[in-house]
Amino acid sequence: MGDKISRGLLRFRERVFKALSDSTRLEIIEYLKDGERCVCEIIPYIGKAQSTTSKNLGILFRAGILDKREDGKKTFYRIKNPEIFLLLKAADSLNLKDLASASETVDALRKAIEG
Amino acid sequence: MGDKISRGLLRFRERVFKALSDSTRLEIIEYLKDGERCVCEIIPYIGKAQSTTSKNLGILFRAGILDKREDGKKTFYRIKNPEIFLLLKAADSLNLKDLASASETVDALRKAIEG
DNA sequence: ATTATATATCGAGATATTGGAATATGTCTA
DNA sequence: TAGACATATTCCAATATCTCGATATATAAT
Repeated sequence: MGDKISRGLLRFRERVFKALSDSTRLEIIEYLKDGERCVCEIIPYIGKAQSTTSKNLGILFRAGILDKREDGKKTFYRIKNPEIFLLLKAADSLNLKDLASASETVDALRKAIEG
Repeated sequence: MGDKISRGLLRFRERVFKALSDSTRLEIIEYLKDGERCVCEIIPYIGKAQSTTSKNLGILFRAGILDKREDGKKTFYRIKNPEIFLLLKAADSLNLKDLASASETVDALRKAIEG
């Protein structure tokens, strides 16, 4: 207790969260849930300019979230580490807990009023 | 398979990750690990301007990551939901080179999140 | 009431990020 | 080799973000 967290870990976390803090990139990650896809599939799915999608793929790749494989003129991206989905789930659970505690509050109020 | 993830969930994730994608804010979260602290303690710990720290606290509060309590002229902030630490752990685990200990972390996370 | 203290908010400058058009690079095919 | 295709990179404008100093607001103390 009391020791400051290392600058390095802090910066690592920052890089990961920054890579995830864009809905276009989050959508790419969701799209790759079922396996690798070539850029030519990702572009129309995402519906933004080719350069935009390519750039976002590069950001996810450099953040260590995606892996890529080149085959001829195509490039296939895939989730590098499925733990990323646990991370997303953990984020979602922050939302669920909010709702849960909100409904607990509502229940408590109801009891207080009716009971 | 194939259904697009909802825009709302995407935006929720984006907001959470955006709030976490700054090392000053990540450091604040670490500092609050052991319990609530008043702003007057957080400011010197972080070592940035008072307005900067106040603004970052506001961002974490509005993102639903921190809670606050006012007592006289002091304001105390605390972690709203300890699940945030699972989220941080999940991020860290992306970094782990040792697959064995990584999968331990994954197991622990899975239990914590799903169980 | 006046002053000191604690925190939040406003405004500005520096920097970063986003997305798209244009261009570059690399690879296949005829 | 020329041309078509797939992807990455460069350049730029718009927007967002970070930090700070100054100011505002609220509470406590004298």
